[in-house]
Amino acid sequence: MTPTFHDRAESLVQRTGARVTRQRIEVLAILLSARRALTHHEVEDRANRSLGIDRVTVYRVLEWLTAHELAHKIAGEDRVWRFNAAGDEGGRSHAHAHFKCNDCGDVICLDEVRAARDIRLPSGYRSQAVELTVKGLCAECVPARKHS
Amino acid sequence: MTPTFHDRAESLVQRTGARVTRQRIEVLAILLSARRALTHHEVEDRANRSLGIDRVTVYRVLEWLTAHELAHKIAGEDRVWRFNAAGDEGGRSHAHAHFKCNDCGDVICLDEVRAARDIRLPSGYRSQAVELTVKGLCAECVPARKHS
DNA sequence: GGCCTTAATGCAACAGAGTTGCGTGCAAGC
DNA sequence: GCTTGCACGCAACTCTGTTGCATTAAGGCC
Repeated sequence: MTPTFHDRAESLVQRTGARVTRQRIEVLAILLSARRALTHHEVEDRANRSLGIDRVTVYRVLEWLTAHELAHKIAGEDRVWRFNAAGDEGGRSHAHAHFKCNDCGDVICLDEVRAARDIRLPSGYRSQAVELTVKGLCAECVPARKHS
Repeated sequence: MTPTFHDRAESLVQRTGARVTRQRIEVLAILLSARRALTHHEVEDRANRSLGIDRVTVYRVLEWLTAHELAHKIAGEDRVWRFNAAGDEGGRSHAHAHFKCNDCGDVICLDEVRAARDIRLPSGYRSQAVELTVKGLCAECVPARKHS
């Protein structure tokens, strides 16, 4: 549906060396074209409409994309995975934060923010990753009034 | 089974003004006696063994405890809620961080850490809460060797 | 203490998210 | 074009959590 995203997706999938399938390209293109993190359901909806891709395949492709660092998973507090295209940067790791809108549920990445590293843990504990989620209202859900 | 926790739990439940039931006391006592956040499954397991409390009742009691700020919910990335006794502090709010062990899955609260407030959001966005989760290995899961 | 009201519990059935097994189809190597 | 095996599609399943409804029991009232 969106040639540019489709082409970028195809190129990214090819670069992994694994099989290049319509399903992988299409799902990745859907993620690339979204400006926010999509739930499995949202991806399935679009993938199904455009290509009739199966529920399970969408799950498997999303998992595959995550494993190959073409997408990354975000755990929302509503027990639903959300997926974002990792874009061309590849392994930009999980050093960035997320913003989750409490009203519409949208999730976006806050790339500029790197979570503080100087966190004191109990003795013996070792930190591997820091996940920072800011919750609030996105621009579209903030009521018209301007004061806090 | 643990009289001290049981008594504290009973007192806390009474303080809400709502009905004081065996189930509420027992579930809260289980949370109080745990040094880490428990999943519903873990709570149910213990509650069922000691009092034969029903699955659904455990869900409802946990929800009730959360609503009355006697416990608080933590969303893990494994789609499972974890519950912590809020203790006597009551409304200490959600300004604290959590630590999640990538190996055994345990979750504990890191009370000392207050999440950074100076996070730049896209224009129009409004922050309501900040959730910070440190992931890594807890003292019991860190392998014997000492270097990073 | 016994009775009454109503909230809370227990049971069963359901719902949504994600997984597994297995036969079929198709991408890619020859 | 033929072959091979990975990936897909379908169905059935698991797991977490929820809802409806009849039954039980907490706590007020006499």
